[in-house]
Amino acid sequence: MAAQEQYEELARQLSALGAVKRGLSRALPHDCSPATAIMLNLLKRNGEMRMSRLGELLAIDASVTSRHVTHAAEHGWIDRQPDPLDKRSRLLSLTPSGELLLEEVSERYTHALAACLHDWSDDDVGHLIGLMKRLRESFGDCRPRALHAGTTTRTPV
Amino acid sequence: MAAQEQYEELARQLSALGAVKRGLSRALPHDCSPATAIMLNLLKRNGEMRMSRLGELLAIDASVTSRHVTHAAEHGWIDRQPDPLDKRSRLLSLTPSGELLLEEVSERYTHALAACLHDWSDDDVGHLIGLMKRLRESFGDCRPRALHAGTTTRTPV
DNA sequence: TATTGTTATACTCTATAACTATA
DNA sequence: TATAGTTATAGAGTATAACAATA
Repeated sequence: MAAQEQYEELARQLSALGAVKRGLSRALPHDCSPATAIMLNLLKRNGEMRMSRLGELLAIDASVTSRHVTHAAEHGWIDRQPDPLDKRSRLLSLTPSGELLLEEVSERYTHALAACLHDWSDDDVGHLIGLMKRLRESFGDCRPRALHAGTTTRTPV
Repeated sequence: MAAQEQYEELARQLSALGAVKRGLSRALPHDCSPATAIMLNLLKRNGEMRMSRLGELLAIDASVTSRHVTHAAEHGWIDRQPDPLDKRSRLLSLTPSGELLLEEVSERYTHALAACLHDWSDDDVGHLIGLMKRLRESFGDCRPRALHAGTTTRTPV
């Protein structure tokens, strides 16, 4: 349990972090949004997955996932194959062109962040990432929909 | 200096944190946006200030600050007085009605966060806040506009 | 009946640029 | 000429609700 002032400060920092996110997105290629970059990264690291799983990892609604994926598919970065086990589903995977873009993105991100975070140690960054992850988990457990709707981020019916 | 994978993970967590921010905003009264809540908090803690200063603390453009403040002023939460020292400026302060709202907001925030973060220690939360602050500062120093435009967040001319 | 993914629509937050009134 | 604030417009990101196809 923490003090009340801390809670308010946490809410404030959470909002102000938007500026960092926006700044980082300026390092990306023109037609590649931050959402696209993260999708490609998730597909690279976790391999083939379904729409619903991707939306869950991105913590956004299924409708938004659909739009982002469509955008990436139209650019040829993501491939959508029908799932042989469930004809309603689609299996997403990275295309070679998507891999190329991801490499470009990684390079740019690394360059931008290395410039800003030159005085951060490996441990500092790791610590921050760990705490952010934990915050998301703590918060996710509280979302009412998560309690009975399983793992999806879908709009409740 | 940190490893490349860390940078990408940092970018990902930064984006995914949006869900936490949105979840938190559901705890607020209907006509009070997160931006409004934070503005009131800043005015409470830092006292009377000008538009430009507020925009700087919120890390948003002057145009956006103007809109948020107008919204709050129309609801009677913020008072805008002409600055006697500079007729172009306006001095912002919390009204009694704004203080009341802020109390309500604090209570709700505390309630919501206490429920989610019951297993976080005071130190955990403090640590996270500190790292987020530092991230903002490290990143702020890199924004090209910040290098020559002083402290403002204003759109460069 | 329930679930997967899609689409149409609307909402929030933001930046850019052009403007005014002061300095 | 430069600065403080305002407004109009546009863009990115998101959620909600209604829908089709499948389970």
